[in-house]
Amino acid sequence: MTTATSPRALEHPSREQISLEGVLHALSDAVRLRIVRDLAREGDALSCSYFDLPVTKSTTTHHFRVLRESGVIEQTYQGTAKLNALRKSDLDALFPGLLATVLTAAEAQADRQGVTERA
Amino acid sequence: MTTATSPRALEHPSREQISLEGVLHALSDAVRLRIVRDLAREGDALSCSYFDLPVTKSTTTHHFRVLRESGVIEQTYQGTAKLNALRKSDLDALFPGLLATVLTAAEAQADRQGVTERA
DNA sequence: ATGCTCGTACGATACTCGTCGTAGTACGGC
DNA sequence: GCCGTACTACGACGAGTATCGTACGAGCAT
Repeated sequence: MTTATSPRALEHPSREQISLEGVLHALSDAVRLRIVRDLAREGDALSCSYFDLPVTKSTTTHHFRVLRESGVIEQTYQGTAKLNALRKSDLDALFPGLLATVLTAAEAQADRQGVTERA
Repeated sequence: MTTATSPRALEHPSREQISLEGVLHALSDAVRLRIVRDLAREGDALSCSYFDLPVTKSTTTHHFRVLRESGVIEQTYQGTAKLNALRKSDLDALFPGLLATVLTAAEAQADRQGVTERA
């Protein structure tokens, strides 16, 4: 509260620091995969409160942090809210087609399971 | 143990039981990703002892089991050895292009990092 | 200012995972 | 039969993770 007040800096890995293992691990959780799917569907930055996740706020923060630290999303402050955006260009540059393929696979799996129970 | 070809039955998930999260998690470990890469490069079933991994036998067994239980590989006994093969057709049917994309990404990352240290 | 909402930090807990060593089982060769 | 090779099972241990509750801070509205 002395000097660095306004921009609460969020740590993001640079493009070179993003590892495939880290990205895959970040995507290997159902909650996080759902976040990424929503992000991709909207195609725009979304606030954390946009998501209606089956976990508490603390856990939500944790998952967003995992996604950010693995390089999957970018977080920026927007007043009291925090906007989350996919790092699509970085991911596509590093691992061409990976994001799209995973997203397609996630949709396909959701369709397979969603036939019986629709939410 | 006369009629049955394989007395020691290995548990494999059926195609429907394979989950995207499970596959991504299986691939999010460096050792396992390397195994899958080797398997894909050879394009054929390989015995566990083919791989020269930087871990002990126990750990190797563990990783192969994770890969098998997630549905990424299929293991069959061949005498005293155990053959490991990618479940390429199952994975392609469930998540089209996923395996190829991840493999390509892994190669790309290996190239980026392998420029300095070549083994 | 006061309060409200959004999100964070911290601590706690229980569970999973990666790793190992040792002991054991199955198969094939001598 | 006996031994070596290939792999497994089991137990252990440290590290990481997913979860929560509670307390706190930052910004917006009144």
